[in-house]
Amino acid sequence: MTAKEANSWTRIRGELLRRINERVWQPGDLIPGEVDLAEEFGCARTTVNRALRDLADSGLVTRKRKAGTRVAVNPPHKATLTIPIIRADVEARGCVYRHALVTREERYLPHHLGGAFRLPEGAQLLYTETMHYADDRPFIFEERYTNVDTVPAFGTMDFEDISANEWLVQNTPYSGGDMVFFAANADETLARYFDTAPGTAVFAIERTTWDGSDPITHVRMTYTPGYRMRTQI
Amino acid sequence: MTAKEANSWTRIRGELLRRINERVWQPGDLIPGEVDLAEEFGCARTTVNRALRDLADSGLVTRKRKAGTRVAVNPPHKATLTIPIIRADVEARGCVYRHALVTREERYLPHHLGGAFRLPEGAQLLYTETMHYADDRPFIFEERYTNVDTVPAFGTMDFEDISANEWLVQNTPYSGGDMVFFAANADETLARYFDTAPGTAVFAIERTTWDGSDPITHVRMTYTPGYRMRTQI
DNA sequence: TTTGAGATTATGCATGGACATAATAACCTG
DNA sequence: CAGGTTATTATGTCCATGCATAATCTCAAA
Repeated sequence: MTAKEANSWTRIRGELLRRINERVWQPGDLIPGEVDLAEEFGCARTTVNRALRDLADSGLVTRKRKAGTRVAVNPPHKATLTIPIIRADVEARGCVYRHALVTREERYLPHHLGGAFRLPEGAQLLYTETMHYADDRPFIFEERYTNVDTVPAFGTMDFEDISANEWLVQNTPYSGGDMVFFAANADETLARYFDTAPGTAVFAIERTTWDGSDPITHVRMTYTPGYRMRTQI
Repeated sequence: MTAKEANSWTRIRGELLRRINERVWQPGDLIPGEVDLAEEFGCARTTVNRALRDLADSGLVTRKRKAGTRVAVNPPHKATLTIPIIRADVEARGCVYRHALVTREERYLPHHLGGAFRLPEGAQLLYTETMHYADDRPFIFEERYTNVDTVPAFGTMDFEDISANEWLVQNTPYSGGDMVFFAANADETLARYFDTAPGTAVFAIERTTWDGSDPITHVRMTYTPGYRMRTQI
């Protein structure tokens, strides 16, 4: 036993990582089997498996039964970014969070959502606009289409105390969805909301979520000018 | 044995997920210990552990020794987005990829990078500007500061055949870094590069990478107006 | 009342063994 | 020789068990 660390799957992973980084095993190479590695490191196959599985999760190696494990050809840059709950995001900056419902009405399925939302022609959706404030300064403008059929309770909420965003996050399980990040020029309305000049660049995220094949909600969140979304890799 | 699936940790995870989604266990609740669950499901503790660890990885539960496992209060929306190799991104759109080195010079550490790059005062960096094209239309404008001390071979490359981006991705192991996503208004120069009006909103990503405590590179990638970055959740 | 040592306990990790599964290789047979 | 069948093999999963470690609780001493 070394003083530093006994056996552990992270040690194995570290050694495997080193060999990949230092090109001992080149991209595309087949690396030794689990039993061989287990013997080399003097540990159980389970432990090697744990290490290899972790590397596979992070995309550095690809594994196939019988075929073996090989070093990935392009180690993909993966960044896991955590979309913050707005309230938490605001409060983490030491600001007071507040929100206000701007609009709430029934709307027909907008044409540009036709691809994302598979709904019968002319289906009605609940459309809400919410402004989220940080210390009374506008922080995020939220435009949301919600399929009331899949989330019936949503239609009866008034969103005075809790925002649509927060309610949906906490009450609606979803099976999947997609997100789009982009930049846009603030139009007249948005510029007035954010008290800035029209044309100012704003960062926006659109998210569509599903439960199985049922669409739940489509939301566009437009951030205050100058907002920077950070993540670690 | 059911016809569908025998015992497996995914079955356990599914059942746990159901209980969380259906509020059998409320957010913040302490859920039964591994031994109890193992007994209930008639499997080994290891298997329950696997399922719980997976849920913890995806952020739905938080685990602490002795304290036990509890349902996360805000199931954080995590999106893993894969930063594409630019060439692959362009070619996936069915376009021809090309790039051109615009600028290459020694520069002092810019003031705004002082926080990210811990370098001795007045340290020199290699500054490169590269334009990436898709079918001869400007696609991404890349501004990069590289610490030649940590990546010596980088200084001798000419980047005619392979871009700085591609070379670094394939040749430089990094231990970590951070990314920032934001929107900006195109300035005069950028507008001319992208053949658009000054002030047009552009989507940009800044990335800083490290190897241990040594800074490697800081890069800002400004995308063509209208670019939308997608990811699945 | 406070503080610190020790018991308790839930998760984390490791082991060796076993069987399952998928993909490939080797081998038949028509 | 083509096509299908079987053997082989590397990974995937599971089990029972044990020890390690961290957080908490208990309780007695200062």
